[in-house]
Amino acid sequence: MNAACHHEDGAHHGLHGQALRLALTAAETRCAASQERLTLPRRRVLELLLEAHGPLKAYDLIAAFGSGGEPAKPPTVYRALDFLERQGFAHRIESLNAYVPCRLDGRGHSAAFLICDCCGAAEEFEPDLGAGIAAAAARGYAVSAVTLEARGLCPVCQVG
Amino acid sequence: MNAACHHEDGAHHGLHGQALRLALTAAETRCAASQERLTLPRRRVLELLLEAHGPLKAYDLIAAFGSGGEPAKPPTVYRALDFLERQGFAHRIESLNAYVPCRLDGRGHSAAFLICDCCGAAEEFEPDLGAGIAAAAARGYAVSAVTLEARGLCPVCQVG
DNA sequence: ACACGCATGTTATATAGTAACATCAAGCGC
DNA sequence: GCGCTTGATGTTACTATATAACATGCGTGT
Repeated sequence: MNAACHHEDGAHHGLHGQALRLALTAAETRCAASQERLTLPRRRVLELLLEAHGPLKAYDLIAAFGSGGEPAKPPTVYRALDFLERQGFAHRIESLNAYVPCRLDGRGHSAAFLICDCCGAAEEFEPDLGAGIAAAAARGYAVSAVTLEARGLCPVCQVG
Repeated sequence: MNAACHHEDGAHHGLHGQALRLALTAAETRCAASQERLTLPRRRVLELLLEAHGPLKAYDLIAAFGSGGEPAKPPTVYRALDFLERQGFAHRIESLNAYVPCRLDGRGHSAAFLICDCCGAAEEFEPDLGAGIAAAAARGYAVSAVTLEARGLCPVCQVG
């Protein structure tokens, strides 16, 4: 987000009402299927991520956590984020120090993002890792996870 | 670097003596060619990165900055790192909050790394961005920079 | 000399993340 | 039910990472 940009933050509109409840229920279901528990703080953090219009910083989550404006303690949120990342419900965007809910439920555990430097939108996409994997294999590396983050301008911000 | 790992840190041996001087001179030359100045703090930070055996944290650089053990002030080092990144002399590895000198002098401004979770080595390679660029283009994004970080085990640590 | 632009020095503060330990709650063998 | 184990949470304190804001210095062109 640079100073010259006048566009809105975030590409996604955030979930509300029925759509939000559906997404949370789906997460509950997936947890139940894998013997994990979507406990209250975990569910609350996921809810905040799903409602948001774009990537959220950890301390945004901490501030917004309490229903009545009381912040959470940092470990509460960081633990919830760890859990959500382990289960594939959320991703950390390294180059922003921020978090987003996974928009590609379940399909693979490597995240890739297109990040708009102007409006802050972060769009997740399914990376084609063929070339990177080949490079790793050529050097004898056993790769367990890949993060790919492309910075640039989204269509809207190129026009404006 | 996990607790079970007994291997040495870093894949590179770090530059010393003549090789180090050559690398610094090359950087001076490239700066002169582009009307930039490799000033003392910038040169010192680059030197520390080149000497190192692996990725260095900003506060490692801050601590090591002074020739006699006196630390630098944080802005001194962060500003130097900004400069070195702008000029392509160094890269930040987002998933480590750490910095390395560029090992692929000048060839493009997109960094890609193979990072060993066991020994901490970070090997730079030339990414094949074809697929990512295509994905971006399909969504109308204008991409200016890409970071690709693959975590896993290097050949040595797979054996050990 | 003088002003301009850029780099640096300095102080203070903001932001991000974790260690360590106490407490709580669910499942399980008996 | 009882007590044990395991995993999650609550709480305090702290470490690590990074930047804002403003003063000072330094080279360059006129």
